[in-house]
Amino acid sequence: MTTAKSNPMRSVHRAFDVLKVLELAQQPLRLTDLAQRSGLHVATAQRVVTVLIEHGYASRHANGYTAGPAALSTAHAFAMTSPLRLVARPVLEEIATATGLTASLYVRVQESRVLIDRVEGGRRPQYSLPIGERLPLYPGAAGKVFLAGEGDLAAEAERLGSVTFASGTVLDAAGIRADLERVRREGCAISVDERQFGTTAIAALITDNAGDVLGSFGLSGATRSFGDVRDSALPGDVRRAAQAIGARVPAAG
Amino acid sequence: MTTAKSNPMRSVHRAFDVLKVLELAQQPLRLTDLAQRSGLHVATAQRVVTVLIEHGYASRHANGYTAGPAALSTAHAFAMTSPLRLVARPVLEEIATATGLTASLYVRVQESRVLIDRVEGGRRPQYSLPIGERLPLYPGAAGKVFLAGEGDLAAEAERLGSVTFASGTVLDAAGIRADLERVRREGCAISVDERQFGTTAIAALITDNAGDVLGSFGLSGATRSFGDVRDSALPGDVRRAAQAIGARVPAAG
DNA sequence: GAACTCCGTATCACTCTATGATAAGAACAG
DNA sequence: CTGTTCTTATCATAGAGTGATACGGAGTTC
Repeated sequence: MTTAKSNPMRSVHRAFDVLKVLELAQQPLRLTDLAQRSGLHVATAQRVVTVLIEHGYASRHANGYTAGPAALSTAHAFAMTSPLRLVARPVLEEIATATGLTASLYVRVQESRVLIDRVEGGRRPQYSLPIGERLPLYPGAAGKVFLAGEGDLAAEAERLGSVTFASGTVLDAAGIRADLERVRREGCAISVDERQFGTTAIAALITDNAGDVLGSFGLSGATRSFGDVRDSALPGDVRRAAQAIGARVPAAG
Repeated sequence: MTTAKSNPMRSVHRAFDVLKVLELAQQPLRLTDLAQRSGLHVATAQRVVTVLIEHGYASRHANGYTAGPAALSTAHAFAMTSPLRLVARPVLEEIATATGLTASLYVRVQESRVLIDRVEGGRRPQYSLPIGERLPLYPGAAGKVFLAGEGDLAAEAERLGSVTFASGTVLDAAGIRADLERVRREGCAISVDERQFGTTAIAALITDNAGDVLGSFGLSGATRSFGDVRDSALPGDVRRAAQAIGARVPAAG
């Protein structure tokens, strides 16, 4: 799938490609499918899943393979040790309580973002907790700040091509580029009904003292509950919160 | 670490060994430590973590490496697709509500068990949700049912050697063996102050129609809230719940 | 019940990748 | 500035990973 035929550590790369396929599949996958989707020979895929299962990262069921329970414990370990997450916790809680909105912490993983932590402002009991959810980088405030943060915006926009928002709006490469440039200028992203209809979000990039990107911080709620977002104090709050988080994380080596 | 010098898929095995080291470490690890603990050459460890980071399963921080965010999304995927977990959910909820105790679902991963799902009977808000926690097989009801379920109990007991409970009780190999034999006879395990002082648990093995082990189901609560556990209806309830779960999981291929 | 199909597993020779010793390069402390 | 510690790069060799092929087994169809 992703990884080309790159030489070094090929088998290891492939193993994680397979794992990613398992992750993205929303149902058990048969070996043949797995091989196909990961672009591997069946025999190779078979050897890989065997190892995955042995270590608990894949499970075998009646109708195919799924991700395995070991991922849960690794995730647990991540949650307990990640400096970013640990440092961000109190900030999320504070701002969620103060605003009544939902505070979220994302990290970039390749061309996607993963929800690392979330604190609900309201007290509606969130049942299917979406922590760990993998979302695209582009539609959505907390994703686009990654794209706007560094690199050539025109190239990024070109690569995305064209995107359709949940609101129905369609953006071509030029539109995306303009959007990203604005985000870069303003130091935060505002998204109204982009990824989810009825949801508005404000997000900013989290960087450490050395300027390296650590993650992104977002504040979201029902669109109807917002007035004019841009003129409110929220963007400033979000930027400050993101800075506060970044400042407390020891700079990376 | 674990994996010997086994031939096939060596590098992949090693990669997961490193991942396991990261998981077990409760703090960021420097490359040198990582290499040491996983029993690899520094250069090899370095190549491996590079790949791990690239795929998001490890993160680099100021003072070392930790597990990475991709584990969260894989765990999320596991939670959404695991037939065992999906099927067990309603049973956990029902029995937790009916008894007011905590219902837990475990899966065996190598020589440990991982908490897959949990429903609290009481309504105390559980803050540090321990899902994903990795626990030993022996002390604890929901772990020992795995050991008692299959294989040579004497050998297992011998391998464990000697174990100290949280209550202070010390069991030698003979004692462990007797314990496991009883568990096998009775079809469920009862643990009083074994792993955690003040906690009593009852657990049973979950097997599919073909008899293959899928996981274990446990019910736990404060020791003082129990009367004579063995004479209560709970062991029967637990056995029945475990059977109910197993019966609803499609038999594995 | 038999023939067929499809999916998973085992086997094997060849090539290319993973490996570890060594050395160069950073970070850091004194 | 010098010595130490940790990380990254280089390179030849051995041996692991690979995929074509073939076998076995389960499920399906007639």
